[in-house]
Amino acid sequence: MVSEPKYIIIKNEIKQLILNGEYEVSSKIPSEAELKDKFNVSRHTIRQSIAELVNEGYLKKEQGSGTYVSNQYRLEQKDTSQKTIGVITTYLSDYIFPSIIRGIEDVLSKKGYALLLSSTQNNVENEKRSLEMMLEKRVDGLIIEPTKSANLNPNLNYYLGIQERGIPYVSINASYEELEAPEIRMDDRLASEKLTSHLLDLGHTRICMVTKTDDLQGKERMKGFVRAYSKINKAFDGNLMITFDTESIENLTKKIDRVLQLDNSPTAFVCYNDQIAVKVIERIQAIGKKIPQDISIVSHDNSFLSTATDVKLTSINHPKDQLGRDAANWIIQAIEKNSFKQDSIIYEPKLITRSSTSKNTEID
Amino acid sequence: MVSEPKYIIIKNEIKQLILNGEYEVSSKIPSEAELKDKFNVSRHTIRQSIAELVNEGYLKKEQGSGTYVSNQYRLEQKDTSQKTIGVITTYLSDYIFPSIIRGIEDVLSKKGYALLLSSTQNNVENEKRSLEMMLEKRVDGLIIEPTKSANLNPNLNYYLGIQERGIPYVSINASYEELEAPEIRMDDRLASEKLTSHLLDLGHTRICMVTKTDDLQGKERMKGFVRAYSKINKAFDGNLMITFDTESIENLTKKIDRVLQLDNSPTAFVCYNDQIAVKVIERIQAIGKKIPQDISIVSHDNSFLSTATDVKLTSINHPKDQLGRDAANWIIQAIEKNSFKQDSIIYEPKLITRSSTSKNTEID
DNA sequence: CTCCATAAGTTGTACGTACGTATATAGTAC
DNA sequence: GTACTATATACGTACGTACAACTTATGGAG
Repeated sequence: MVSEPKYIIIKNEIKQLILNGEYEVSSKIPSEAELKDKFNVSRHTIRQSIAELVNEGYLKKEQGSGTYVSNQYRLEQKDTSQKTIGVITTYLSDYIFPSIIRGIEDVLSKKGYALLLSSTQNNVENEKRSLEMMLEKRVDGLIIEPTKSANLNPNLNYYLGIQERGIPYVSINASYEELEAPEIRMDDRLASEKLTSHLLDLGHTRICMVTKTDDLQGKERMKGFVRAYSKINKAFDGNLMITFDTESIENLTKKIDRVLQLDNSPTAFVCYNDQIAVKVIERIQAIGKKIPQDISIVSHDNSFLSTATDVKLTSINHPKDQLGRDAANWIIQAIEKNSFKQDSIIYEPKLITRSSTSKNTEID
Repeated sequence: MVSEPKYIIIKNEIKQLILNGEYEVSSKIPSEAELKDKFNVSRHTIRQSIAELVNEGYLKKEQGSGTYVSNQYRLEQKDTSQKTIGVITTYLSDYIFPSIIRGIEDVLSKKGYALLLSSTQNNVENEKRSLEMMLEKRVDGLIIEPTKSANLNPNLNYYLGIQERGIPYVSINASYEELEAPEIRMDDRLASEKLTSHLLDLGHTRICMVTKTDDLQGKERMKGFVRAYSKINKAFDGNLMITFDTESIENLTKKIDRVLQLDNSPTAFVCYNDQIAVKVIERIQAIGKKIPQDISIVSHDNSFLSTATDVKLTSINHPKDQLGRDAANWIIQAIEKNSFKQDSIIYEPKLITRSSTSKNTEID
């Protein structure tokens, strides 16, 4: 029998030392130079031995520091090559989401990351499935737009599992209050406050708010509305608060119509977003009233819908594409610098004035 | 940023050659000596590169014989239940793409497949990166919207490599003529013929076609235009053919203006798609002409843009969401039934008549 | 035609040298 | 005591040489 090559003999000898505890877990083993002298071989041979042990998970090397006994037996072979980022949003094709996803994809692909995509249709069951899929695919980071962010989320344990595994993640547009996750979003409360104040400044007093109640954005936007009133020490009419959620959106038209037929119907609307605004515009025009002469209307997000119809909406900006880019860069930073506790990014809202608002002409 | 070490560069270069099929599965790659000369480095460096690829499972070495491309592409992940479908499109956020992607995602997630997404911006270099990424991530199927489908594609060898590995794939919207890949798309030629015939029926004779030349859809739509004329044995004016491509789209406005200022300016336009139609509408209105009284205009795709402006466009339907669903179901079928040679799906175009067309009022 | 020794080619082992880059530490200045 | 700097030390990259071990192709003997 031919004797085994030196580097195999040395490898086995070192392995023995590790296994019988001579080289303790997490401790530094002798340097390559020392081992070279000890075994009377070239450094190259030592490196060969150590390379195999590193590959098998017994050792870990740190440039400039030394070689250490690994504390985990081949825990997992970290796929060094291409990393994957998971992205979960409520919707994909609607509204501002394509721009957000595009921003994310653009940054990720330029940095050599793959993008695993999933949507929830704002349904927590789907969110669960998405999270399971992402975990199974072993994503290296997650960008999540929360589903039903205003409600208690039944998938919280999944998020905790993600944290436990050390997978960095960031919320966009909203976040779950129960988790202290970093978030990248618009300051929705201040945004709504600005919109409402704008209308109040124009002399409107009976302002109707139309907002969503099952996501945090809707709640925040409602809070902003309330705050604008309280800042000038006035109260708003509770009858002029229209709320809806993902499931009850079909009834929204009726609710709007009812408010428009009130004796003291509103002279202005603050809408949850441009999509809702378009709906409201349609109902206003259906009863023959004119915007902005009869009724003023404002909304959030400044999407393509803001200027798509004949009514050019006064709205609040939304970073969209930039938000996606920021989220992607955030998650890449978290992965590469291993820093999970990065800051949130909250965008400052800016009012974009168009022709959907005018002074209140009614006599008080 | 410091440049990467030689052995990493060489490693990646060899990996590419494997992924794009230049080094075929199970075939022998050049010897260390040959690679050494090819890359002009020492044999040691080559051995470093190859060692990593062997470790990652791309290569196998046999002493005395050579180094071979490993064929274990999908061996280890066979057990994992969750499969991944790669989707490569030219764009993500623009136009009809969000709907297509949504359709794909909806079907895939319901069937328990994961979706790996990438876009090319209609740039073949990006397409190459995307394909490499998909192969590295070991997707189980591919849905591809070809990039620059009218031109000879430099990434054909990647596609051949995909076929070799037995990964099913399907083209959407267009296809590469060099490959005999199944495709899911609109019958663009017939669509354009219908649009043009519609205008001819209305008495228009000087019709301007505005089309794209670097994708197959554009070429097909041009052919349909030509065929409509030839069916009634008439010739069209070559001066009224406006072409553009991804890179020259900035000059399009000028080209349109020039045609509009011709002595015998057109009385109707056939547009590549709604996006282009909106541009043409803007230029027509800029010179004070009215649609459809002065000039008629038709376009493809029936997107939200068809009805977004005050001009409601006569257009050709596009399945969008359904196309995405069909593509997803197609690829799932191919995987589960292991049948790669499924039929293509070609949608029949339907004319959707709105108010952007009227009879030619000019005297012949 | 078959068998087998040989040559040629390929990867494996092992040595050496030199310099680059990252980390830890001891010493210095403040 | 703190902050910075210089130095030593560790691993990383890259060049080179030589020969061993193994496989495959070749060509001649039978």
